Amino acid sequence: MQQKIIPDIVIGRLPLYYRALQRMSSKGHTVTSSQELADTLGISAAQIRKDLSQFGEFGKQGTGYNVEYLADQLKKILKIDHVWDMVIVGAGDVGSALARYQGFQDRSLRVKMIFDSDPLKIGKELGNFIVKDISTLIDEIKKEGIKIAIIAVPENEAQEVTDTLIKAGIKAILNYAPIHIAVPPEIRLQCIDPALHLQRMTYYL
Amino acid sequence: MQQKIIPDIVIGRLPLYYRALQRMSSKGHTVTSSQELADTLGISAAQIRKDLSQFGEFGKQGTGYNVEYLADQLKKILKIDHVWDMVIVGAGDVGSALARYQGFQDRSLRVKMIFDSDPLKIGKELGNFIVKDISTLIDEIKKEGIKIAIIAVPENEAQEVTDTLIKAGIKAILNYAPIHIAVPPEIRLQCIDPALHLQRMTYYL
DNA sequence: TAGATTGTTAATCGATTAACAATC
DNA sequence: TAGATTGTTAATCGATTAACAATC
Repeated sequence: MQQKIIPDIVIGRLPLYYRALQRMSSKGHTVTSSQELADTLGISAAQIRKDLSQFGEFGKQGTGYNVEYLADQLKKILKIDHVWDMVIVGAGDVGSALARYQGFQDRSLRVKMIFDSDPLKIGKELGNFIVKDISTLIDEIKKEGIKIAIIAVPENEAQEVTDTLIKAGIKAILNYAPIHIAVPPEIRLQCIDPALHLQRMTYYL
Repeated sequence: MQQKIIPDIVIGRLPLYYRALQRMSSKGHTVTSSQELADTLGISAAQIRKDLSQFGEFGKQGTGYNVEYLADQLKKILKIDHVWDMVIVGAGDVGSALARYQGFQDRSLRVKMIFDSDPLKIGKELGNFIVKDISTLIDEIKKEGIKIAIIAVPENEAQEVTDTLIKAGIKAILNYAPIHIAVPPEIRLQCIDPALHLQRMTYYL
């Protein structure tokens, strides 16, 4: 049985929908519509309905969507109906901010360990963690079976760290180093580089 | 004279090209080709040539592109041939990490001031800055004529801060609060939400 | 010159939107 | 029932790719 391939651009919008639904839920809203979601997200209602319809029928004509139900379905689709443990590599400013970040709670994500190569940082307390020696990275990740990593090391170390993470069994990487890193096709990769976002806007100023 | 409208998706790739060229330049490479750029960026060579051709002819047949020259042209196109001052709003972990971030140097971006509303934070040192009172935000931004802001406040304050920034004359916003904020169409907006990127990858795990 | 690579066109591919029957 | 809103189809729109003449 051939599974339908969903465009990645659709997958990329689902977390956006989920975030909006979580917010509606926390405000006590019980039902919504593609139009209301469209208004709060700046996406067209038709697109939202089309995206959702790739996965099933979650709404009722005339009524719209039940917020809790749709959020629950999206959780299952995105596989965030359970918590994912993550490791952070790099305990500099960015890694430290991420280790203490409150925004992963309630979103099925949890930092489990943080690593650095700097002897001055190893063993130090950081948020609820003790910074671990990067030389133990492969063993620790394998032991816990962790699949997601966040890279927050200087750009000249990013590729080497990436290769090590993949050896350890990491399947998804969020890269904060401002450099393009190469990964095999089966590894998921997302990048965050604030300067890139900012330079995209200066064009219009 | 009607100026050609360049698709935003093309503008979004230019900083990527610029980043790669800066890196080549720092490694001492003097010439490159659309194919080499394609290989280092994971974008097709045809697309890179097409994107660049929207703005002029920067290469030579048979030879490729002069790294310095192309980087220079991109700087002008993106308007990053001069440094842009920015303000950060929110001196929590994220704002602090951004205030100390070294990655803005050499990329024509500079943090100029950081604001918070918490009396415990106002007046404190943070990197090279003294955290300013958010109530002075409009005056300070207007005085300096700053156009770019980074929002790093809790999600329940993000929209209010946004509205204030726009009143102060801010034209481009990078939002770290995990919420969709509304802005008028003439204001540029980019958002960074690590959980969104991570939830986009769990689908595939 | 021969080989390489650009800039550009036309073809392809994919994503978005508009519209509406179905139905709650 | 009447009004509202879904799920889906077909049409439109836009982006990517392949290919090649031009030319360094």
